[in-house]
Amino acid sequence: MEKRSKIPEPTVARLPIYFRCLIELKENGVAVASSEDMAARAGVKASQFRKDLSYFGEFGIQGLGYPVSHLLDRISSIMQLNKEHEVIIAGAGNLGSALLNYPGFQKWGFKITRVLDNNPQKIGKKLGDITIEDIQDIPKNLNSSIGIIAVPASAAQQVAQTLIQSGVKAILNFSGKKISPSKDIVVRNVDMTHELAILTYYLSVENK
Amino acid sequence: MEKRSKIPEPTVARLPIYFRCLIELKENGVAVASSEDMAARAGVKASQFRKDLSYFGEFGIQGLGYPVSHLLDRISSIMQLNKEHEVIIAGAGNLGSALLNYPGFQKWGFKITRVLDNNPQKIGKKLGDITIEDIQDIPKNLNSSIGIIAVPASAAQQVAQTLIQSGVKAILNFSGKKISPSKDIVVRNVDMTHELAILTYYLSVENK
DNA sequence: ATTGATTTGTGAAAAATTTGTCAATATAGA
DNA sequence: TCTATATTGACAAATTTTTCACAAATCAAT
Ligand SMILES: NC(=O)c1ccc[n+]([C@@H]2O[C@H](COP(=O)([O-])OP(=O)(O)OC[C@H]3O[C@@H](n4cnc5c(N)ncnc54)[C@H](O)[C@@H]3O)[C@@H](O)[C@H]2O)c1
Ligand SMILES: NC(=O)c1ccc[n+]([C@@H]2O[C@H](COP(=O)([O-])OP(=O)(O)OC[C@H]3O[C@@H](n4cnc5c(N)ncnc54)[C@H](O)[C@@H]3O)[C@@H](O)[C@H]2O)c1
Repeated sequence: MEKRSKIPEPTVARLPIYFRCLIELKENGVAVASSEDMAARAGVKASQFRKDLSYFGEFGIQGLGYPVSHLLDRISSIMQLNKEHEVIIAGAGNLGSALLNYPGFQKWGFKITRVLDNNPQKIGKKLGDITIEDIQDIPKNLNSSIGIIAVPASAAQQVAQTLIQSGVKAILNFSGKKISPSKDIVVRNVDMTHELAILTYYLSVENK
Repeated sequence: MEKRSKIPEPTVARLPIYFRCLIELKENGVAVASSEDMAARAGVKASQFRKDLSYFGEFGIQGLGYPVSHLLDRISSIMQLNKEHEVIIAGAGNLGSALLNYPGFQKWGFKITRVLDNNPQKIGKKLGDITIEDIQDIPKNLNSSIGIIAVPASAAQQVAQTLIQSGVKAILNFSGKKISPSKDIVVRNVDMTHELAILTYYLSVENK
């Protein structure tokens, strides 16, 4: 089955969960895991785990289960986590700084190479190893394919355009402002305020 | 239609998007918006917007559209955004500090009342108005219903238990570690590393 | 080599969600 | 008051996603 595309987006969103489980199993020295084991760890049904994998090929051994190390390699490769990816952060504020300092990204192969801002007080300052650069001075056609938007909502659209001009093909947008869709650019939005609101909704439902 | 519960979770997840759009419309002085207008702003189909609302009641005027202010009130009330909610942050690290300083939560009625940590070097220090407290000293039965987990993955489960013991009923978990489900506790996970991985997956699909 | 115990991969069924359609209805203007 | 226009609310259809259930495959033991 070599049909990349038209893979259900919920399936894609579960791959990183499986990836994380496999890393844990590998660290624990587990060589083989059944779909039942994996599903329990991942918090899904075993049939769903198997169906998800089936979109990409056959990775298990019937009667036995899945060789952890091999499956990890395959999922790595499917998600491109076997390569390093350069990431640009736009916005050296509270969130941008937290993201920059986060070592977890490195472990998954995400390397933050630039941090951009438009505040003259920040430009030129160092955050860890990285010097904050003026977003206006950013060259076209960098080879970072991923950009993170950590600027205020009011600047999000414009900053998205700047990132795209510099060669970014995928955007993780924390601003809460919708980025108008551009051809061939993948955007994901993370809105923490929404998450809190969803919680309060369910709180009110729980209490009948 | 008074059936709270069994409302599709994608519907619930879109309510905050609609809420945000309505705030914007109200700020722009728009009194009435059609489902077409709303949907375009929210990035969904008009029929979906109408369907989503239909789970909660009838808020529109046929031939005219939706009175912005009234709909905003209703969605506020449905999502409980017409009340203030106290929030406890566990983990006064990079992310916890960013969240604490974020004024956007206040605007939606989320008030961060406590920040907890277990690091003696941090306990007692001030972050803005708030003094970091020892997570071990936290009283039972506080009236914060929401807790945010911003501690390392290895501590997430234990911290979740502590939060629950202190009366928290809903958890926003940033740790990337699954919290084992507890009765009547709502959990949402935000995993930024996963988001980046999903982006790289789609990048590879885009490029055929 | 045969048997028994497992567990995968998948086609089909079921469930959930999205989208299309249109009668009903409200408004504004004649 | 009547008519033309716009737009909702809901039902039905279409699509997507999850779950079921079992034949096929592998292994270990005899
Ligand atoms: N901090 C949080 O916990 C949090 C939570 C939810 C959402 N967010 C969202 O994340 C984004 C960043 O939040 P933050 O708390 O880091 O804000 P912040 O104000 O601390 O930082 C924003 C940074 O962006 C820079 N900036 C502004 N306009 C710019 C432009 N045009 N080009 C380049 N840089 C520009 C500012 O100089 C500042 O350094 C915001 O959109 C916010 O709504 C943050
Ligand atoms: N910083 C980011 O941008 C980012 C991105 C993705 C995920 N995360 C996740 O968010 C969480 C927090 O990240 P961070 O960067 O703020 O980490 P951090 O190390 O900066 O902060 C963690 C804080 O938790 C405290 N802590 C540790 N164990 C504790 C315990 N048992 N009880 C109370 N406090 C405890 C530490 O003292 C520290 O202050 C981590 O799970 C991380 O994986 C962070």
